[in-house]
Amino acid sequence: MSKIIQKVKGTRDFYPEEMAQRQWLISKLRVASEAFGYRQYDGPCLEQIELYAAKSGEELVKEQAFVFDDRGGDPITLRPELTPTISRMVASQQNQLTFPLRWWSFGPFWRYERPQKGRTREFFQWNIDQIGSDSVLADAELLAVAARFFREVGLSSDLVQLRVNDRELMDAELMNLGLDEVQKTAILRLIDRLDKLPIDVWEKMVLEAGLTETQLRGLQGLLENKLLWKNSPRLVQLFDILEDLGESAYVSYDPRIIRGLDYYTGVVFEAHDTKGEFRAILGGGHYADLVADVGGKPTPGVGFAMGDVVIMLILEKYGLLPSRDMDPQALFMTIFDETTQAASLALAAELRQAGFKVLMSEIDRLGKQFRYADRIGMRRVLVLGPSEIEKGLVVVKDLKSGEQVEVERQQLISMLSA
RNA sequence: GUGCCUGUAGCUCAAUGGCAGAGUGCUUCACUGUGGCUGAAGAUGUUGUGGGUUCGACCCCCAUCAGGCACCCCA
Repeated sequence: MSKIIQKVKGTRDFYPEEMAQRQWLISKLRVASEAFGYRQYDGPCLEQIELYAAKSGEELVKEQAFVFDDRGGDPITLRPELTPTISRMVASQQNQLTFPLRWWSFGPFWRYERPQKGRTREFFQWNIDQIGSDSVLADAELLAVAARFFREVGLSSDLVQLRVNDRELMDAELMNLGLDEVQKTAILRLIDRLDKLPIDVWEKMVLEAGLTETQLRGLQGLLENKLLWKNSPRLVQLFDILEDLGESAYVSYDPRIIRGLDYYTGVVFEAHDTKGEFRAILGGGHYADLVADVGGKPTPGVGFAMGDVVIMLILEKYGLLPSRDMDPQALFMTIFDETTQAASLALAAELRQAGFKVLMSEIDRLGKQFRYADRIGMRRVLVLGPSEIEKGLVVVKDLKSGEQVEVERQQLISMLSA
């Protein structure tokens, strides 16, 4: 055999077992999204680089996007995120759409990064947004969607938490400390990096940003103040609403959530595993204007994105992924020998007609056929040999329990359906 | 893009410059109408790839590819 060509760095193969898990994940986030009335949409995976022009100074596009020329020489980008796409979609039909929009999406994205655990170059992402609403109800709703998703996959609030903050609150608090605009920007960035740096290094960098010792102490006080949210009317309302929605267990306040320096303006949030073992599961927040970069009427909204990689690692760690076995309802139809093949084929066809999934075997020793059925994770095996045909019976064996019963051919379908 | 660690059978890993191994999985048989358990036998490698040092390299050196960790950034 010739050498197997490697897959592209940072990509993954999805064998049937993994594909089944991906479909399962999609089914769960679909349930969470649709429970709140969100509708699925998608855009192209290929976009013109101009779509990202407004952000072209940012690292995401400049350093991390896959860009190549098409045959006509025009630069094409593999989408690294969905926001510019949805912005275009909203802006170009702004007068026909009824706001607020509740939209969700799941699809592939590409970023040219160094792969490591929880981060690949090709990944899938759940995006969900409520667009055209500036209400704190909308912010709370998105958090409730995320909480519903976690409950749906079996992650309790002991294992994952949605950590929330308010950019306006932080802005005001930093202003109170006497920071100017430049300092505020630098400090917001440093708050984001607090966990990554040794404390003495971090303090040094804060002072280098121009803060006094007093301001540093004040800043540290802010970051340890778990009750700081009480200074934000919006957060007070938010937590009230989440209480009413029955989701407050999943949500907590964290003054250290900043979410970089992107377009978020109000409430921001991230979900993490409570042990802090993994990267952020999802991140999002409130933005003042989705379509600012592409023209159109200012459109606020709130949304979040969740990658498939980290959530699957966490679900795997806690044993919450579904069984990789075949569908337990599927049937394995053995063929005893040449003389009974026709009867087995006919029975299989009849069962498929009745809605069952039926796999057929090759003619071989029954032991081999059972062994194969067992290896591929089949639960139920049917035997239709000469003696069964003679008596009008079918043998049904449950491979998990080892129990085996003889069933009247006429009763087979009702017995299997039970 | 920066720094560091790792790469040996399908999988998990041994072998510290001197004959490439184990467990598990796989194939066959015991078992010609029944998988799992047990027992026996068997197959499997350009030691990621390409160079170099050496009488001799899985082992040391260089490059390269891939994975992982910390940055950067972020899902």
